[in-house]
Amino acid sequence: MSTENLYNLAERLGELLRVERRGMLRARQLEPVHLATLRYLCTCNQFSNTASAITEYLGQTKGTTSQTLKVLEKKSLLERVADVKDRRVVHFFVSPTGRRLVSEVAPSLALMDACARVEPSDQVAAEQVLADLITALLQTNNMRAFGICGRCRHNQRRQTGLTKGTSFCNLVKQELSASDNQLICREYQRVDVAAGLG
Amino acid sequence: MSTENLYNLAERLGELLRVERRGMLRARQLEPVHLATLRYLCTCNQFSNTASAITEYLGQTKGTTSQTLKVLEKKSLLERVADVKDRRVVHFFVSPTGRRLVSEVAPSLALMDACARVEPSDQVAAEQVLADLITALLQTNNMRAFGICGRCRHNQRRQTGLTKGTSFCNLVKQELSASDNQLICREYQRVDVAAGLG
DNA sequence: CAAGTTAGTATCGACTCGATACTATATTGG
DNA sequence: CCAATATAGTATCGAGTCGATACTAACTTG
Repeated sequence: MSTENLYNLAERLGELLRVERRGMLRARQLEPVHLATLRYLCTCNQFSNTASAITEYLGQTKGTTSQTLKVLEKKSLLERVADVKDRRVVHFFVSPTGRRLVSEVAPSLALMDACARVEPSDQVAAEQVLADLITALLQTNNMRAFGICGRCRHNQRRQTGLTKGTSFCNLVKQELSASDNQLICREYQRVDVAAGLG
Repeated sequence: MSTENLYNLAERLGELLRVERRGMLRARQLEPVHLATLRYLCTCNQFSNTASAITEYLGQTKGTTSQTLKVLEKKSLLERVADVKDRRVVHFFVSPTGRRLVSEVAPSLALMDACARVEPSDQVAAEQVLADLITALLQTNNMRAFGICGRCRHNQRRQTGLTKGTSFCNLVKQELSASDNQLICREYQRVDVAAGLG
């Protein structure tokens, strides 16, 4: 009864957010999926800015993502850079124009106000609940979690010395800066996951 | 910072819910908007089951709603009934087939499980936060609230006697049964809204 | 009763999205 | 070392959404 209510509220909120986004984007001749793609590319790390990663994140097919990227590139909202090691791979970077668009469009001011008026304790609870629901959805749909690099079990953080804050990824075998650690990665795995499972 | 997090979580959850719905509906050759329409029609009252009301609820245009209804009717998921008083108006009713579809598709079991595992106090807080965000979105987009009939300021409830539980709507000037009072109405206005504003 | 309003439909174009098929590049097992 | 296979990405097609515009029919108001 009450759990159904939570579900209904989440669905309704999602629908209304989508309506609002559509309205904000219409003047710029863009669709919700375009903004979602740009926002993702603004927050992911250098191993996750490919068509495949976007496909996984948004839960679509490769072809759909390919078309979305074509549109965004034509509008000069992102740039493509070929990978030097693997010539099949293309990395996508949001252009300055694209970043400006994301910052202008993404936060609905009215909603931010409403968020700001929420009691801090309620906010913590709500964020935890939403995060739990997201985790549940990702698991049952066999989707990756795309967590923050610094909290990944592949991430070995340097705790002392001049390189404090930087780290090393044991999966891709590469040095990571302190800012890299804040970005989301398609290879993310929770630290408490039993080793050898993935 | 933290308010942005709440916003991001709500958006992400909305996107993932949409992806999951698409997946569940694909086998039945339906789209998310079809389910949204059916679910609305399953919960609204007899004054709100028209194309105009659906248009307002879903935040679309009349033409879009008209097409959606055409598709649903062709699939025998709803039936149209002409209004006897106003011959411009058509009322849409979900067919038994449609109701079965809604009950089968709507609740994502994995998500319901996750909802059920939420701490009761957190759940109350989360529901309150989601409801607040929905209210904020509706207000800034000049959309109606579509609240529950029994809690509307137009609703005059009978508190005693044989007719206890029934009520009278001062707006449409009509008697309402106890079950009518549980449905959502496009004319809903909060009881604490200053009289004469709407 | 004319003018304006409201309910709903019809049509068109831009776009999403999934399915399928395809190319090009990497990887792997014999 | 190379054939088989896997992976990254693109191209194309069809079904469908969605908004814009224009339209008909019916109701309301001055």
